[in-house]
Amino acid sequence: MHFMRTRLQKEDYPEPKGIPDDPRKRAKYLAIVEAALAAFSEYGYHDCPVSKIARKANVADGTIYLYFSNKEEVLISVFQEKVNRLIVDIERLTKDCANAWEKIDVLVRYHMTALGNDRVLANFLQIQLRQSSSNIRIGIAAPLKRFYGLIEGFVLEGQQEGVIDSVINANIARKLIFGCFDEVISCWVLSRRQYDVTERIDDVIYILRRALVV
Amino acid sequence: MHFMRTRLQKEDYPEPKGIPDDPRKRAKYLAIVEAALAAFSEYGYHDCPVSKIARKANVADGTIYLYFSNKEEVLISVFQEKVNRLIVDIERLTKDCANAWEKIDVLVRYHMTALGNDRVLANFLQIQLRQSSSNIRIGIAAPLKRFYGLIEGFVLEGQQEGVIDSVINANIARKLIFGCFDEVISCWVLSRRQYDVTERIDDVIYILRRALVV
DNA sequence: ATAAAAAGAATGAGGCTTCATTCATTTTAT
DNA sequence: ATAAAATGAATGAAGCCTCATTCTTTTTAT
Repeated sequence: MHFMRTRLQKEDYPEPKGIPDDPRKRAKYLAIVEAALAAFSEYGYHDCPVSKIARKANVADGTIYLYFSNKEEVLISVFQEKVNRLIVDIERLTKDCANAWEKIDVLVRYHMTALGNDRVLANFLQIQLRQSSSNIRIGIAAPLKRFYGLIEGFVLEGQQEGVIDSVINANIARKLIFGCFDEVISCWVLSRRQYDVTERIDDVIYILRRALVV
Repeated sequence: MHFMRTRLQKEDYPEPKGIPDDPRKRAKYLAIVEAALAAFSEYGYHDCPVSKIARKANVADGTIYLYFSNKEEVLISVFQEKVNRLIVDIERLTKDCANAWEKIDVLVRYHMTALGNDRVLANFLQIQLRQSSSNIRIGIAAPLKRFYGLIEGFVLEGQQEGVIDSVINANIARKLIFGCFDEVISCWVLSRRQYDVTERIDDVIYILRRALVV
């Protein structure tokens, strides 16, 4: 066997290389991740040759393959780095909220602000990431589930506290919340008009509060 | 010069071929559209060679290019056919609703039922279509805007009637509604578990009603 | 009505290009 | 001096699209 330009078979799918321990290597790993974020965001996953990532990272094409087993793994790693960061931040920020609705409020505000102030990240997460083959979907499933779980957990908490209507299906509530800010951000990223999404945050919060809070 | 395998330049981007008038041709055009829907849905846009579409349509590869200028145009045409159909149906069904909330109710139920009973269509609209290059996004913009406009129009109507809270930003309401059922359907299509999304419709309606109705 | 001619539609092999990945060689660090 | 890391030119699989040719339908002429 030689090339695997074709869809990789499940059996011979290479092990992820993972994040290096050595801090020297870790720095280069992160440089490639950042370069890939920018390159994917600029060209789109399918129209972004690995050489463009290498160039942005000031690295040779082959070097990419010392840190990642293939292009898909680069995309997956970018997602993992960025979403894990979001989750950690949100968990920290919601630690000392008075109630679960406030946690949802903080989550929505933080998420929309983070993406609203970073078009490149927003474009990557909202648009490029979704150009995914099934391998990629499998790779991003775990962190995405954690993010979903965070939201749904807040809803359940709110229902136990009596802050959120308990007739509501918590899973549907999660999808409403996520679907709503996701749609708002996607439209913003795709829009030609240059406006500030963060100015829409209060409107989003208002409508979500109506939907959820008792 | 000979071939233009390269990305097409804006200047020489070919005119869309459009829907043929001759009913004989129209039948073949539609056959290709249906085959493409199935093929894109099965393989994913980027992993679906034109030859697979041709095979499903019982047509030679070259024949595709008598009806469409390129692969992107095939995808765009599938979207146009399907969304226009949805819009027409919804407009008809909402003609004699008592009020605007009822129209939204009908829209959500009809949309979720249509996709919930057609995994192939759902997979195409929710997943494959989003693997789009910017050319494709431009191609699908018009029908998508009409669909968005339909929803937003109902919201505005409801606010004038006093059925829907007028403090709400109608554009955000549109994004809430669309984002919510979109997320519900996407999760269903991507889920390994085989469940019936149409059973979630009442939950979606309940939460949307809370969000919108006075 | 029948045959010949013209027009039009369909075919599908293969040219040509792109780009993910490899690996022989060079550079760097210890 | 040796090993580890990095390089980037070379590879070759994949697939979009073209076009010379064949098949089908329509028109025209007798």
